[in-house]
Amino acid sequence: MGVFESVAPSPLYQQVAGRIREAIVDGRFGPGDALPGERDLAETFGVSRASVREALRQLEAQGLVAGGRTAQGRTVARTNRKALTQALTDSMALQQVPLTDLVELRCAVEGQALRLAAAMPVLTALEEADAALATMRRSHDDAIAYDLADVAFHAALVRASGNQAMHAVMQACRDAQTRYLADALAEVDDLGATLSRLTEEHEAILRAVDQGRGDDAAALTEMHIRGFYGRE
Amino acid sequence: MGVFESVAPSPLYQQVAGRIREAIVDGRFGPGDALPGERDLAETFGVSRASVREALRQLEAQGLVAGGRTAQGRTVARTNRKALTQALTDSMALQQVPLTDLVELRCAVEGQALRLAAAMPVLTALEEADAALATMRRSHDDAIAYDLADVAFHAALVRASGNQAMHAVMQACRDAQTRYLADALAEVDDLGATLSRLTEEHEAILRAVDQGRGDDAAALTEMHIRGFYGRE
DNA sequence: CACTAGGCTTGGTCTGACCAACAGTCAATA
DNA sequence: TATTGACTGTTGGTCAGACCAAGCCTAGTG
Repeated sequence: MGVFESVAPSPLYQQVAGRIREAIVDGRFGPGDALPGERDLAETFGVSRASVREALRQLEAQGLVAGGRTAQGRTVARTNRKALTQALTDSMALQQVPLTDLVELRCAVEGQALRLAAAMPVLTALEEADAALATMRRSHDDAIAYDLADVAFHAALVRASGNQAMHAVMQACRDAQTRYLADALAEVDDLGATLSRLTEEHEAILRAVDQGRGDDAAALTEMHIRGFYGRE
Repeated sequence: MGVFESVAPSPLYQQVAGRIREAIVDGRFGPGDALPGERDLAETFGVSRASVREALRQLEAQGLVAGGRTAQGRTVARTNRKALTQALTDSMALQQVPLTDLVELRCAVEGQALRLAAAMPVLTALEEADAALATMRRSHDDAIAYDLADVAFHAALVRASGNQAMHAVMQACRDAQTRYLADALAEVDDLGATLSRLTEEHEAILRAVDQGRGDDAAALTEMHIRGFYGRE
């Protein structure tokens, strides 16, 4: 490390992206707010539209700016969950992270989340989980519908912990795992029986959380997740 | 959900980004490889250079393409850790996730990672942790140096678990937390004494992992992390 | 009042150009 | 001979200006 700092100025599009990022993170633009048009931004920043567009592409990829064009102008994103999932998935691909690592991670996060959830006094979120469970019971012949309900179930329970960071990471893991769902299901002989068993496991988990048995819930969840993805 | 797929073509820059992304994820370009020049890409995809550049900005933001220009051409990134950290940090900002949530998440991940690490047969990574510990002992008067060693210590232990996904998430949490380091340190009266206490905690954690006491290691780590960031 | 045709704005795309930085080549010089 | 320095070609960064399709807004029309 030398005595001097680098004097290299970052590219304009980087600077522009940084400025817009600041504005969003600082709350000067709230989620869902409309952003000025590209031509406006170009003028206010004193750069060309091309530079502004590159900056916007960057922010879009980071999930700060909504992707789809909504008739008039762009809007600030409400969530960057997709970016988070993407980053996790890419990380796996780039560094050749095996699926089991992801499963471990999810077990750790979800298990702890359920411990927290079980310790919460009021649990309105459990109604959601219950509704998802009902959907599962109705979908023992439809893997796709079942999967959706499964996502909803786990999401509801983790959300019940009140920890949004865990929720985000868990969702990202779940999303990344969905790619392997088909493989996992291909090994199954009797779909109905398997889904029926999974539903029972879900019921047990929900019961444990509901009754405040956090450690039980965590253990059951780990078995549940590992049992499905982890066999090898 | 309709019967038909949308026929709306996604923007060209999206398609280009998708194609390049595929190539990278499929391994046709390995980490560190040089990418064709923008003009080449524009020609091969049959689009203008502007579109290619927007695609590259996207991939750059996602951490798939290295940022800095290396004289001759762009290169495929070796890791997208920064993108993952960025996504986590942004997620916190966008959804106003409190620091405590992040601390909880990190405790869950790191705790479980240490349980795994303690169960591993051979632990060469522990030498790294030991080295970091030595640095800490030498840096009881330099918060910045101490912080670096702290990062290295925790990273080494988590890496010892062999789980790269956990490592990535834990690092991202740690990076995101660094922003709050200054605040946490401002509340400290006697820096030397505090750092000295932290070092002892680190030693205890390392000992626990080394001796295969995973649960102890996890518990100590939770106390350690919560003790520093979690007071409120 | 309901409706439609323009006009305007927005994002998406392209062309063609210029610049600075750098690698590689090669001749002039010490 | 070894070093230097000019030249050249390539790369990414930036710009201006243009066109298009899609969607708002409004004024004019029935």
